[in-house]
Amino acid sequence: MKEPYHHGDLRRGLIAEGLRLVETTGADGFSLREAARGLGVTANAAYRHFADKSDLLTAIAAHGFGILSDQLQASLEAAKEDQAPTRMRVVGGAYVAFAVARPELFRLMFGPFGLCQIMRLPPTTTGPSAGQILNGILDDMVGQGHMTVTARDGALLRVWSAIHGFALLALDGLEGLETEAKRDTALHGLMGFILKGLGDLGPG
Amino acid sequence: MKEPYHHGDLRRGLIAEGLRLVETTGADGFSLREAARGLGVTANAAYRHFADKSDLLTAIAAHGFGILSDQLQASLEAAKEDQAPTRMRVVGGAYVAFAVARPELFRLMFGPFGLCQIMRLPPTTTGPSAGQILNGILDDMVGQGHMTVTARDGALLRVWSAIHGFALLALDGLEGLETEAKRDTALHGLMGFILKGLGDLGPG
DNA sequence: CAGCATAAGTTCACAGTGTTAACACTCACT
DNA sequence: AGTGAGTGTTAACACTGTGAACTTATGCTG
Repeated sequence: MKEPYHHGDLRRGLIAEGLRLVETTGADGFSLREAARGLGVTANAAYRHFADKSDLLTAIAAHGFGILSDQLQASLEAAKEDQAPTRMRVVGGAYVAFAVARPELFRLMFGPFGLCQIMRLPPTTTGPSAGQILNGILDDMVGQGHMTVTARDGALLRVWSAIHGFALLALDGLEGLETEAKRDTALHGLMGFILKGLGDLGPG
Repeated sequence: MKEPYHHGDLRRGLIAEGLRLVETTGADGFSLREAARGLGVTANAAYRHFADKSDLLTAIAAHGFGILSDQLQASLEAAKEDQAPTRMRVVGGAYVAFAVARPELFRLMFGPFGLCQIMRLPPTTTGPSAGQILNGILDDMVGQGHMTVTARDGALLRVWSAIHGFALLALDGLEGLETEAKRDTALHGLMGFILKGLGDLGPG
């Protein structure tokens, strides 16, 4: 009864174990060898599936984007019937919640081995990305008359910038964002600010 | 004619050399030993001035914040006579320009060894921070009637979030931000969006 | 079914890193 | 002149990423 020589799906395994390590150890201090050890496999076995340590990190980050998309989509399920501005608020909240709940992963996703590397890879055909989700809501806002067509142009970038920046500043524990309560009210204000900038005050 | 035993100001030297290395090698791949070598000094000498490698990185990041502040302040010199919204646009542009010009440093400053670590240090008494500069402009906006007092509350966080997020997405080379030209028009749009969200359309 | 190319994992090796502990030099002050 | 603190050095250790050569399992082809 010995371990089989082949792991089965080492690539997936390394990504999973790597994700676990990144979330506990942080992306710095992450060790390829340790990830391999966690699967009972030699470190060099990883090189059959990833070019580098950095390549593995990029794969983990890409996996993270999948999780984020799922999370955003899931948050929208509960607000399916609501107007677009409300859904915008919901998805914004989910985005920040993800960042705060999994700070190390989020940092990796937008660090030097994250998005900027993923974008120079052949695009994978997974579910809708975070950008597509936001874009959908923005389209609905135009359709429902909450935003003009001219304001729609480049709106994704603006909305994403604001939410993304907020999430990162929250991760850094900026004053006014230390506690969850403070974050919530600040986020509420931010979403109002965003909706106002887009051309609508939104509900409330 | 031999080298003096004491370096003179090794702490400052290590920060300077470290900054140089971070900007060429990136914060990952930065090596304490290499920084020490660059100054003709043993690696362990660094431990008289920094607790860790991470401590050195934090010091470099803190130095980066000094540079950023200077840069922002300098950009405002040319717009001293302008109205507050215009100055807001100027400083936003300078912020993004800094991020794009020195991406590795910027990443370090907001990475796991950056701001979040600096904030749990005794505050240094250097010039006005980026936040204070933005706050000053926001105050002027209220004073000049470009913004209501109620909108002023928490405005710093909102403005900074938007600009900061934009800068980071630009670093990641998001589509629509690849070239400098695209970035400029997108940034112009973003600043308009921000000013609108704050309650004023600004000039142009 | 036999045989073989190829994918997937192993061992060995190496240079380089962060960090500790013990030692050496130099400067400022009495 | 002497002493103590501050600063730098050497030696050593455990660990890392990665290359080269080797071994084992898998799946395709005749």
